[in-house]
Amino acid sequence: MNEVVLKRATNNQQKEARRDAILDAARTLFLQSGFFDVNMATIARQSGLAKGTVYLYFKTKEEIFLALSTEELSAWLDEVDETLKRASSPHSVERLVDQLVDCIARRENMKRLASLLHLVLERNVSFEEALTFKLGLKQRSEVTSRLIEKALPFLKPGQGLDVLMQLHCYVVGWGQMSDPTPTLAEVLEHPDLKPFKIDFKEQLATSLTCFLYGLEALNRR
Amino acid sequence: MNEVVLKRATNNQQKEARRDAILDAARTLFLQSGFFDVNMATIARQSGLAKGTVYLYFKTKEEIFLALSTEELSAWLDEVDETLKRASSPHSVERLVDQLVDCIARRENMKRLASLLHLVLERNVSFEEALTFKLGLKQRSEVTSRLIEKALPFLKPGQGLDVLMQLHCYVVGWGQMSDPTPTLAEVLEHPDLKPFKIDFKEQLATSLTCFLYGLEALNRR
Amino acid sequence: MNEVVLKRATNNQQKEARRDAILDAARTLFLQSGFFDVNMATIARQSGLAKGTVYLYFKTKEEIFLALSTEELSAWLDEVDETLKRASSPHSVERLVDQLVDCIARRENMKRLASLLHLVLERNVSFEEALTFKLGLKQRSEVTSRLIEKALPFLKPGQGLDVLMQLHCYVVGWGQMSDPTPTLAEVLEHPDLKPFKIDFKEQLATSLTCFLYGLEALNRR
Amino acid sequence: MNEVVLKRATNNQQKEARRDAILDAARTLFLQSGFFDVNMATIARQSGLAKGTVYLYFKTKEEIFLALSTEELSAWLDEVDETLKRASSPHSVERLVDQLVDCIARRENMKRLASLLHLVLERNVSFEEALTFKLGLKQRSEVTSRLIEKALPFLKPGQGLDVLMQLHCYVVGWGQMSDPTPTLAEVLEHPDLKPFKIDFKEQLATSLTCFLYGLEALNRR
DNA sequence: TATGAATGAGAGTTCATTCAT
DNA sequence: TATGAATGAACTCTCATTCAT
Repeated sequence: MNEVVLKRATNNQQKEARRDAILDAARTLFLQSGFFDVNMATIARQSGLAKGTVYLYFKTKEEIFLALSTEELSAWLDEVDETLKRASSPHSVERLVDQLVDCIARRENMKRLASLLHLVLERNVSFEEALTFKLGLKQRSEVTSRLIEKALPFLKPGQGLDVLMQLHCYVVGWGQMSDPTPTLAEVLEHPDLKPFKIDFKEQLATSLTCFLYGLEALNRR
Repeated sequence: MNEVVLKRATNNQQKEARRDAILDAARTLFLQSGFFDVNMATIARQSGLAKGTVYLYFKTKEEIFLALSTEELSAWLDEVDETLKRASSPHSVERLVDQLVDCIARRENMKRLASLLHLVLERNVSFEEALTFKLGLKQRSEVTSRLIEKALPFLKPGQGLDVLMQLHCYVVGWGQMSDPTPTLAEVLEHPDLKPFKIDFKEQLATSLTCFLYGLEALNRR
Repeated sequence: MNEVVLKRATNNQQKEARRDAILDAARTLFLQSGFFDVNMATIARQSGLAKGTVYLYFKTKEEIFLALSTEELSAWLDEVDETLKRASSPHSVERLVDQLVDCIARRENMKRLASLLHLVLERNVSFEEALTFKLGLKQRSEVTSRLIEKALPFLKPGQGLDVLMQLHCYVVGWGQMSDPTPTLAEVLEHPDLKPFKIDFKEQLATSLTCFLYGLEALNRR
Repeated sequence: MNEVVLKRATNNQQKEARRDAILDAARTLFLQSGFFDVNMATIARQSGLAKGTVYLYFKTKEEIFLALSTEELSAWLDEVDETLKRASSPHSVERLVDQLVDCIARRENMKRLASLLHLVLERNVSFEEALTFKLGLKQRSEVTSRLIEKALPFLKPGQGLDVLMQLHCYVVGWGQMSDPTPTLAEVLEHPDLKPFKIDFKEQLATSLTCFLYGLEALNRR
């Protein structure tokens, strides 16, 4: 348990610490058991707070996981930006793919959180919350989109965001297929089911490479 | 309510009809409200049966949705096979993409069912059920895989299944992104969020085309 | 499964066979799992009949177990009568106790059925059924009562039935205490709980012996 | 309904009061309708609480009835201890029997709760719960056992507990036979069934007296 | 007489959320 | 601000019994 030492959060810094404790608890528990088997009581216990206190920081369970997704996406985009800036442009397709895939693969949670997003957003989330989330996401991805466009000169204006969304699509799709529960993992041990045992990183790399090559070809016409 | 006319299902054909009535009810309700807001009581009412009767045909709620997915996937693959056989090989990439995308887009449920699959399989499904499902799916996709390989001569042996799985990845990924709840749809009306309004068919076509072009290029090396 | 070969019970003999098949199934299943975990579907399957057919022979689940108890009690009393008649009267207390205890201990079901009786009779049994059962039991025990009175000359008229009822009391009481479920049996392995591990036969013998000695003493006053 | 006045139990004393309210409700309802016809919803209503609240105090229905049994047994043993201590030792058999029987007969619930115990312990009770219960019972009975041994000097060491268990056997056995449901009571009005109409107190006294006289005789040998 | 499909009330339990303290 | 006791609707699943065939 990440027991929070503070007795009362009187200033913003302490409040932020409480908020983070809750999100950390949620992240840990989500990775262990998934969205539906995590309940508010456990999140509260794990974060060292009382159940009621959690509701002072987040209005609903969904709001917690929306915040978690925001945080995770943001941290990931930060790392992508960092990486793209560090390298000299233009990149080869291979190198860009390597870098993007690396950034994601290092974040084990991304694939599960990415799938969660859709689930959460259609449950118990208000118009305002959803709007804020989407607008934030939009704004946050603009920088990265432009960096991608700079990295791959064959991209037309606006296609940086397309690549990013394509990436998201892959993370969700391959993420689900490559992330079986223990029971399912056992099922996939069956010799006939070998082709269904998917290596996330490898698939992601292949898909993205093919897509970018294809896009390049299309753009050239 | 789809009240079933039969008073009592005495032979296998009538039992099949009952089973279908349940699946139809589940499909309808799922499209209206999603997996978690559909419950057994409603499925029973919708199919004109008593709650207990539903349990005579399916042991759990998850079994219903697994059967639904099997049915949907199978019908879809049937149609793909049909289409591919009708056309003369080899296809151009564009024509194959058109055909595949058409087959899917005509099936509104596919994209939601495809996402559901992962969710269902990790909940309350026994090893045996999961194994049966996966083995059936594997076997069912082999014919189609081979037809795809025949349609696109640049594919290496085994890559037909890769294309199918890539397709599944797209259906899940773009499906989730293009399928907002009413609230979310309203959010996406915001002018800044235009790029997040995704047209499933279009994205699917683009992604698949790029991927296949890229794969062709890679195979040629 | 004791599948009954007959296709249709047209005469009384065949009907009796069906009835016995049901009771046999109920007995077996009851010993395996107790009254509440045995259900009509299983009884039907085990007796090789359809569920509806079982209801042609017994109106309720409780009626089955009432009939089972009657049968068991009757068979037990038969054996007691037999034994008492075979031996030359009068008996010593020790010898009578030995014989009575032996007759019961040989019938593993008796102790569980004896406890069941009370449970069954207060659930879903009609006035008529209960009356018939009790009258039958009364009549059936009269012979045995008299044989006991003959065996122990110190008994006053009517005390034969008292002894029989005392015996029933012991069978129920010690039966429950000496018949733990697997979990409870494990609990009783704890060294401090040794005195709670009860040997049915031994306790029955001790209790009955003491009781009869006491009764003899009281009668002598 | 025993509506509890407290709005919210904030300290341990108030929580104890809630717990007691639940146990009181369970006791009342159990005496009215027996274990199987009492359900959690009714217990909740009767104790003036919501269904969920009951589960804050007891994890399962069985836990409630186990606690009830513990409480009842404990109160009974308290009273026995009290009585035995008040009287000057040694007792005559008659006086001891009188006292023991009085203590029980004053507690109408004992006989039904005693029978219930076996039923509850074999259903939905964990190893730990069962162990705790049995160990507590063991410890609790030691004092009383010793007091009984002091009261009847002819008892050998350890036989105090034997007497207590014999008593339990009688309470269960005669309890079941003397405690008919309304229907059964009506059945027993039949003139031929007079011997089956059992007076609990009388039978208990007779049985215990005989047993103790017999035990005394055996010990003297 | 025999069947087994159909019934539906009812069970115990969970958990996001509220609100008195 | 923080607590955690209280809520109660909602859930899946069972099973004795009925009755159309």
